Amino acid sequence: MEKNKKEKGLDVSTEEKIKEAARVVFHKKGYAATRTRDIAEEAGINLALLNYYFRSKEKLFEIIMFETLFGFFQNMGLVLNDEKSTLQHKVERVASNYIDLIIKEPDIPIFMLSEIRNRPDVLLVKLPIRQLIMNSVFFQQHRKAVDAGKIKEPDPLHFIMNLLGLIVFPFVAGPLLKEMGNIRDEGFNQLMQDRKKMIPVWIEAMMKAR
Amino acid sequence: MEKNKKEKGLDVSTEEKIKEAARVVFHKKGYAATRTRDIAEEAGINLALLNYYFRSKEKLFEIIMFETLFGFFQNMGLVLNDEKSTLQHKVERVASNYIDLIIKEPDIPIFMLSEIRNRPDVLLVKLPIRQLIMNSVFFQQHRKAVDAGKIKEPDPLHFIMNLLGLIVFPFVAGPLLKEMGNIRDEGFNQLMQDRKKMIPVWIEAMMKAR
DNA sequence: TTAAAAATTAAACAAATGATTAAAAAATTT
DNA sequence: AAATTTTTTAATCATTTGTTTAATTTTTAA
Repeated sequence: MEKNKKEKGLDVSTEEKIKEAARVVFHKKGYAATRTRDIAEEAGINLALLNYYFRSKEKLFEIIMFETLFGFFQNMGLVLNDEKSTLQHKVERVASNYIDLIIKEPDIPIFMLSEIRNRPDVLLVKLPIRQLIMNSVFFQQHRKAVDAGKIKEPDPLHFIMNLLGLIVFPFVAGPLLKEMGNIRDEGFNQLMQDRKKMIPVWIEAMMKAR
Repeated sequence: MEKNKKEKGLDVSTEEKIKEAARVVFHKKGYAATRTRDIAEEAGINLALLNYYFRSKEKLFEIIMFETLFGFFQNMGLVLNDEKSTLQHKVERVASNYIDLIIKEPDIPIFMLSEIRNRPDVLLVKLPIRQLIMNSVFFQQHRKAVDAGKIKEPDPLHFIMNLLGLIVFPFVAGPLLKEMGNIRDEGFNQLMQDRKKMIPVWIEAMMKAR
């Protein structure tokens, strides 16, 4: 049984090949524009195997969607709940980690955000997204900094919007910005690397301003 | 001929009804997830009339897409090329105008950005998006401020990314942020209203930092 | 080695979907 | 008022697309 060789060796199980192909195609084109035949072709397998292993396009999508969301927020949860790092350090790590991640997989943000818009329920139910922020060490540190007068804007949601906006938006608007700046992937990625250092500086300056 | 009554009166031409319905449905669901039958139903017209007036779903989409992009950047062009306003004032106006616009039509950003990702060519060819920024009064003012040492980050693309990121990203991530903050449309829109005043302050603080 | 189970394939099905047709209705022109 | 043009409708078509079926091949277990 091929299926049992999943973890070891160079050859991947059919199930894993399908999932990997589904990830690629769903991320690139979104649910609605993805054909099951696209996935089968990308995976190099017979179309019927998709339904054999995953029942339906919908079911397969839910798996990919969940894994993508979970993977994305897992790292953030770890960083935001580190007791030992300062607020500034958390900003640095979030910026650095996510810029690296999204350069590797640039389709993820717009995929996540579009699909969440289409089915907000899927997200709301399955992931403890609220407590990720509101129960975090980050949240406590932010409150302390506000109380100490080090951060002028008291709402942590503005902090999150600003941080994620500075990190994620350039990727979401990538094609537009590349056209505006007349640059290609290489130049764009260099700009993103620059932002790893700049975003923490910018965030600190913003939070002190009023 | 109904068609000639387009401009005047309360009753709208069939053509206009279809366009308006197409705008609503395309903006909400995107090209791939939109059925021509959805548009016909939204417009309250017979399905065949869509093809009678617009030949195809694709052609209708191109019209909506072009008008949406043009409408979005037209205003920005006006603001960025105002000889009489300062850089700070431009930031205020862009923030204010776009926050108002996107509160009215919250689907526009993610619609534009997703569809641009799927067909970058459509955008690149039809709209003079590069000169909108790079030939603008804003661009000259930015350069001057950099030369005068008032802005530390020399690349205007970072400035645009930051400004648009702070304005647009919260809307793109709307459902996610509402869930995080446990707020509804009302509370969310109030946060966005707050940002009209904060974004110019933040941007100024950021640009001075290094 | 043989029987059973699992995996794979080609073919086909049914529903959805974009588009067209031909006839009817409404509006405009003569 | 009659003829012509434009608009609208119901029905239908041709493809696409998600899924299933039944047969075949491969793998596993006895």
